[in-house]
Amino acid sequence: MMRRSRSEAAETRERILSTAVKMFLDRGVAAVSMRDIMAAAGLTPGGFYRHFESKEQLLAEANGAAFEQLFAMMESQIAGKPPAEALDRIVSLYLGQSREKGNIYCPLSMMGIELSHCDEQVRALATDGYKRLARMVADRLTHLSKAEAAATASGLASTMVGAVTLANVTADRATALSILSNAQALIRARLFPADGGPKTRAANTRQPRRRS
Amino acid sequence: MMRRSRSEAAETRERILSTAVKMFLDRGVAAVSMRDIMAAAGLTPGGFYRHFESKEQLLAEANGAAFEQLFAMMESQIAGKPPAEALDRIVSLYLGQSREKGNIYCPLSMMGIELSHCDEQVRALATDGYKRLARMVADRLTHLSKAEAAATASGLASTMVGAVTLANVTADRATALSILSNAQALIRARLFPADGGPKTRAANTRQPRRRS
DNA sequence: TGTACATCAGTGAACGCGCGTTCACTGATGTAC
DNA sequence: TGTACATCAGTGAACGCGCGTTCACTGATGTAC
Repeated sequence: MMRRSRSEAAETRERILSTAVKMFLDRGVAAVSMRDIMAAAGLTPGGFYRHFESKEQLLAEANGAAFEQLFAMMESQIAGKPPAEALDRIVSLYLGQSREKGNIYCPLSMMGIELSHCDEQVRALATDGYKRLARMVADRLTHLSKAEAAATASGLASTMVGAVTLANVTADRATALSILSNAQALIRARLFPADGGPKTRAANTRQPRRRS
Repeated sequence: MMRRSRSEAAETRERILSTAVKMFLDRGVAAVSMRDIMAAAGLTPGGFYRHFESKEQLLAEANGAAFEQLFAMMESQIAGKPPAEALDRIVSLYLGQSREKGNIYCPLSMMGIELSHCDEQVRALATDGYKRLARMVADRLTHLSKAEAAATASGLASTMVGAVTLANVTADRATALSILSNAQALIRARLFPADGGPKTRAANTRQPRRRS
């Protein structure tokens, strides 16, 4: 109730935003109402408009924040690692995101085609996120030319996004896990044609039940 | 208005269904209302419930119909072709689907993650559709063992679904086209490691502007 | 430092709207004789 | 085949509901002197 100090207000804004990030990624744009978000942030609906212009603007900020978190997490996990190992880690982290874990999600997978129905700002952010993901991979394909690395990384990004999407859509857990495992195997086969990868063994044909 | 003959009523049902298929794939589930569908089918809202139980049931039937159309079209396009050529055609057809063309779409790409928020029936249909797509590919990977073919086909399905999803999300046309082209190159590199494919040349590094 | 007043973060009821669905109704179709 | 009546495909207004957003209000915070 009543007025809060400026720093408290800034915290409130952050709380609304981080709540929205989680909820949009968990449930999608259409299924999350302003009341849901504000209630989850411990506030009443009206207060929202002291901090954001509209649901669309919140969605745009939430997308930006989600990508920042995703890339920050990935960068920190691969810092100082040699390219091959870093590549494998990126792929594992990306494919490891799951609605069941208290994880960091990628909007491209978790909101997917829904993003294509959003406004230009959101779509531009999504396009940028895809490019960053592809560049992150391409920068570590050191054995290829710039153009080849970019093309390959783009293809691998499609595989990762498609696999996480399909795993989420799929009705049963076993199928979901096999989709993720098969995608990982396909990517490893492309990244490390000769051996089984930088340190872990590739499991491209056998049991689907490897990654969570 | 008023009562129609039984065959007319059956036609009406078909018209509602085929209209719904197009609209759900074009705009997504949440963005299409019953009024939209009925108006596009040349009817008023109330009539819908003479033919379907609910929007959810219509969505389930629309998904089933969309998959049937997709696979029928693909089967007819590859009938009698040798495996390698058929594989390339499947991939081209799948990646060639686009909101801009009066085309046949795949629910996995066009509704994507939205399907994960639908009821069990719809998710089961989607899971089935993914399995059929993967099997269609796997059956033509004749140089691999059954298990290897299944695993590879699953990975390639993820790539195709992810590429079409990303191409639709992406804000600018050039990026969308490069995503599809790079996915096609990645898949061809996996399918035909030695040469450039069965008849067309692989364009895996150069211009993004090849497919529509 | 103390006082008077403007500001504004947050409340919660209310607004208008479009949603999925229901329902009384119409009159041609289908059926029984 | 002709007549009487039941059926039901399709109409379009209406229902209840939840949506995104607005707004009058409260009272602590921030500011001016």
